[in-house]
Amino acid sequence: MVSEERRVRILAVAKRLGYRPNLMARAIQTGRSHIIGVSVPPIGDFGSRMVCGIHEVLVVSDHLPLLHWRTPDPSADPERIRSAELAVVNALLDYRVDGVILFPADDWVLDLHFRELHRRGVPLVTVDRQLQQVAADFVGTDDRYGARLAAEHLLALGHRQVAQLAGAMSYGTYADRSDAFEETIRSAGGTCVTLEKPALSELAGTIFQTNRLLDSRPRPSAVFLAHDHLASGVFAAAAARGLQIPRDLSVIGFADLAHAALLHPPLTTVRQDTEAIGRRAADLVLRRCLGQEIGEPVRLRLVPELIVRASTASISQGRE
Amino acid sequence: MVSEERRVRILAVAKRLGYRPNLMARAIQTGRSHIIGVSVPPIGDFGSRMVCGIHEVLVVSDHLPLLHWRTPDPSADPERIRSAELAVVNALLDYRVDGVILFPADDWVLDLHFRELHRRGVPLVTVDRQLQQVAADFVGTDDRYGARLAAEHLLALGHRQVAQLAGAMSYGTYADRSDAFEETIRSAGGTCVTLEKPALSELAGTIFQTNRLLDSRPRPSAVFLAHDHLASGVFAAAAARGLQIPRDLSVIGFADLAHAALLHPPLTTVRQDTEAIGRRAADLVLRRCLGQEIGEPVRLRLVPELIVRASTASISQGRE
DNA sequence: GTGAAAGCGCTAACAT
DNA sequence: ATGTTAGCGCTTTCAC
Repeated sequence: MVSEERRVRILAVAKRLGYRPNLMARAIQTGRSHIIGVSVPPIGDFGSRMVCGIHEVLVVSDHLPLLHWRTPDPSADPERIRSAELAVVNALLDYRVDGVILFPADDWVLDLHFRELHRRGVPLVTVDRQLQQVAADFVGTDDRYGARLAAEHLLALGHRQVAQLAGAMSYGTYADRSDAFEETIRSAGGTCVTLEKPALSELAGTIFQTNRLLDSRPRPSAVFLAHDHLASGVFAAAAARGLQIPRDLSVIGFADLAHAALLHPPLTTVRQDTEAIGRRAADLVLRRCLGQEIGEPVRLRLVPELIVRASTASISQGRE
Repeated sequence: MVSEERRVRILAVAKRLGYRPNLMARAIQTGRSHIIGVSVPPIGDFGSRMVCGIHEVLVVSDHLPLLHWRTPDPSADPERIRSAELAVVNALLDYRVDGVILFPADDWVLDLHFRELHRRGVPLVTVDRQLQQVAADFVGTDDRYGARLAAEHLLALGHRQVAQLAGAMSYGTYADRSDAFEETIRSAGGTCVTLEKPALSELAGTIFQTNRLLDSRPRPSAVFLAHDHLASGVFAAAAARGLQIPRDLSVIGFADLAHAALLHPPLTTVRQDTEAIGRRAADLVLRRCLGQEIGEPVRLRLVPELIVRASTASISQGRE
């Protein structure tokens, strides 16, 4: 140990000279950059809050997020998208990040895709999408539980003939929601017609599918949406044929985006705590960096919460 | 020059071995980390889009944003907040970022606050808030022009007795909006009563001030909001006294947040292109890094755009 | 054109 | 307890 007096004096001089350690130089030596690569586009409610959660945890642990995400590629060729994603991860690696938090483009990348990460011993945590074939940690939402919440809410209101507008089944997230919802409805003796929404967030597509849903006989008294985003389209389609929400049709979403509460009527939905997902992901990646949390990939699914608003109502009111 | 054949062979071997240059090591040598420190919280519509714009430009120029913002401090002591901000900038500096993009906490920091940046020759670009006493580049919105746009819109609709709910005048942004709005109204022969909103985004405070505005005689037929955020409160206050928008009161905002279009009625507002602000800021900081763009601090104010929706209407309809 | 050597700012492993 | 040295992975300079 150095003597206390010396220590103080040195520190004083250092400050007077305006000395600041060069973390790059330190990183090169210690092999720890204290930088975490974050490939989560801070777009919309979802990504923003995730990034905030990540930042919050990293900062208190003396780390910083280096942001880099795939620039959206209209050519929906999955192979191109994947290789773009790989390029992003590798770029992050070039900066010698200690770990990577990734919101993957899809669920079906192969493990060897991330060979470079493994070779370097850099931990990978994916958020929201769980990679099937990759040995990586994962933090997301308990989609099955959330869908069950939605189904039970509808059942409790007396709905038996229901429908759902599902997301692309190629994403585990949407498959889980759809599956668990249908199962819950069925096992309570209800019927559920499921339609898949081709590409998310296309208003026209949503309206088209909603119309098909509303044409099925008997007409469903409630509809579960794979994502809040779809609500505007569903509301529009319902309004177009003079159906009132929730009197003629109950609608329940998933996510609880900021705009859900602003819709007319405000949307009942299943709330994901996105910020918490970010926090847990950061936590995990940090723990892996410290060499704790060894062994099998961790799969964390945070419990969502039912937020009842005005877009769902008891079936007894009026019709049927 | 190396011979072409050798070059190709070397590169091939490098790839086979999975060689990736260590950018940290390179940075330490060249003095360029190719990292830009970004202190813009990606929160809400505003920060998110700004960060996206920044990212977009940085990436194509082979740079990456290192994110680090001040964690919001409820103790509104300006001195504490400033020193927290300084700490953030210094932390960024420790990573040897090539430049800094900052969304400042307030407009009144002194130049010596950023001494460390100057000493190191690290360029600073502030967004949205222009630091009065600091020799830094700035990219923001032409607030005066935007406010004039709003005023002229109202005037064109026939409004002469108008009001505004202004933001805290300690921010240049809000002072400019308020001032230019009032001036435009006045010089057209109208009258304008101005009330300052104590702390932004407090619903109760907004409602209270709106009530005061609506109590003034003659009652204003239109109100200009320093920020879209205030709209919910104003709408609520108007509804509470049975006033219909826009029939009894026209409302115009500033920003064009995503929720503006979702309000009932949809909010007429002045749109800032936040993403473009981010892009220009990144552009500027990059140029400074290259040593171009020498000399006086650049002050860029992007031209906003009037978005007419349903919350404003001609005064001729009905009253007065 | 190519190889060797110095050095960037630091840490870690040694001596003293 | 303190001082010295080697070396992290790169770029730059200067011989060859």
